[in-house]
Amino acid sequence: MKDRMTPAVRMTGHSQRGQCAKRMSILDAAADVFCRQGFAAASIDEIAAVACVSRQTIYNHYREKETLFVAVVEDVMNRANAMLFSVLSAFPDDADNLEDDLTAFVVRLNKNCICNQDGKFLRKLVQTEGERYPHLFESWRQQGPGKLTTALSALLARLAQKGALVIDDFDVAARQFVALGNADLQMLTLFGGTPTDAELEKAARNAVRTFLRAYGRPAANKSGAQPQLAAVSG
Amino acid sequence: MKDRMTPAVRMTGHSQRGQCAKRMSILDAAADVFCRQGFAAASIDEIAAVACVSRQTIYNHYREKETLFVAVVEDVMNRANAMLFSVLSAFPDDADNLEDDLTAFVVRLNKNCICNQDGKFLRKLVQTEGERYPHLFESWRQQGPGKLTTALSALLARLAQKGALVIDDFDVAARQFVALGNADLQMLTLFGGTPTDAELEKAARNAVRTFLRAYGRPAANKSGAQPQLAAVSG
DNA sequence: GACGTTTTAGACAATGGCGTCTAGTTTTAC
DNA sequence: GTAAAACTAGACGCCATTGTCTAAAACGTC
Repeated sequence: MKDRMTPAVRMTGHSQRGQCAKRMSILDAAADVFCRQGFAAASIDEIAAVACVSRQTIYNHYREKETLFVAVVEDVMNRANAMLFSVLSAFPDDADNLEDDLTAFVVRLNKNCICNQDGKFLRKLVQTEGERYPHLFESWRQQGPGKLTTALSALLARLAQKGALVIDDFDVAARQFVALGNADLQMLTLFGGTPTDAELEKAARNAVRTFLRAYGRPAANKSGAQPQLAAVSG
Repeated sequence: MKDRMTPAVRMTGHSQRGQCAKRMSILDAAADVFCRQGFAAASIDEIAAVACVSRQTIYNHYREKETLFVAVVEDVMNRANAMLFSVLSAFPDDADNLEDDLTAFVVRLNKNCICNQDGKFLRKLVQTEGERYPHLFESWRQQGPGKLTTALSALLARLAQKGALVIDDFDVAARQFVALGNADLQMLTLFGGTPTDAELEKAARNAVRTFLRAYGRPAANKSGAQPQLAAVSG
């Protein structure tokens, strides 16, 4: 009789090395192979080889291929959500140096949430297997980008209340903020490449400049930008 | 032999049309199945069934699965390019009613190039099989979105030269224009759904409003009733 | 109506992956 | 040190799919 419960909590260092490490190794390898090959073309043998693990060990931990796939998606999603929360918690909340602060935020958002391996994996998987696994997609949609735009909407509203921005529709502005942040990187990320730090910086600066030209407080005149009249009658 | 011929296929015309129709039927069916299942999971039998064609006919026209796949991608790409060219040729070139004209353009662009079946197919395929078929992807990149932003950059420059827009970097503005146009639809298209006309209209209007707030001529007051000075060098 | 081309349905071997099983080895727990 | 659990390597059956082949049938042309 296998007693899988024992090691994790009870024992300290050794058990972590044994089983938990195997599990994580399998999850990482599976994420890599699933991302590169897609679900159908990914073979358990290749995952086992990448994980440096016997195939039977995989079947021991995860009953079948689909179980492994679901576990991988949930694992990546948890990491991505934690990272997203962390990045969102550093959103600027005062009007001083708003352009620089927003630029730094966009850099962090793109670098750690959107252009990184997990973001690429989730986007790719959602597009390829989304129709086949609607529940997985729904979870990702609500906890991933859904949370992002919702949270950003509130954060932008906070800045608007302080007078730093003039926004009529916070949800629209949040979506546009994200879209502008990705505008220069979209083709690169679609290709699968990873932007350099310089590219991230430049893309973020372009995005924030345009965003502030559209939504910045009229009085706050930034370098060389033309003053805007932001009054929008219903 | 048994006459289980499908009645629907009978409508096809004469000899040359017979073959050509078969080829197109195969291409359409293959595009459908490849898009839904991905290359690896798509089976020739299913494609044959969808196309109402014998499997041998497929192998007769296209030597093997990969040949068929390449032919499908090229076919869809040709259609998409033609549509993109057509839409781009209707980009507004005068400053009168710029907001409405740009909005209508964004609606057409999204409806006929980005959110339609071909656009969805290409995006999905590039993400899933892009690493496996770099040459296919490169072609799409240069002829698809690459052409879009390049052409848009020139078109925006034309508007700027006429004084309708104030743009410092046309390439950046072009990418941002596309990004803003998709901002409200991105999640929907990622899901695979098709936006309604109302959603398309609203998304385009939000995008153009923000774009013009950022890049519109300062004197030109939008969303008001009165047209401003219309003197522009024709 | 006859002939050549195209299409069709089905059979066929070959391939490869999934999931199971077994026997032998290593690791862990006590 | 010992026993139990986990891991490994490999073989195995099963099933789906690819691509080929063949005889029959449909189609278009003459």
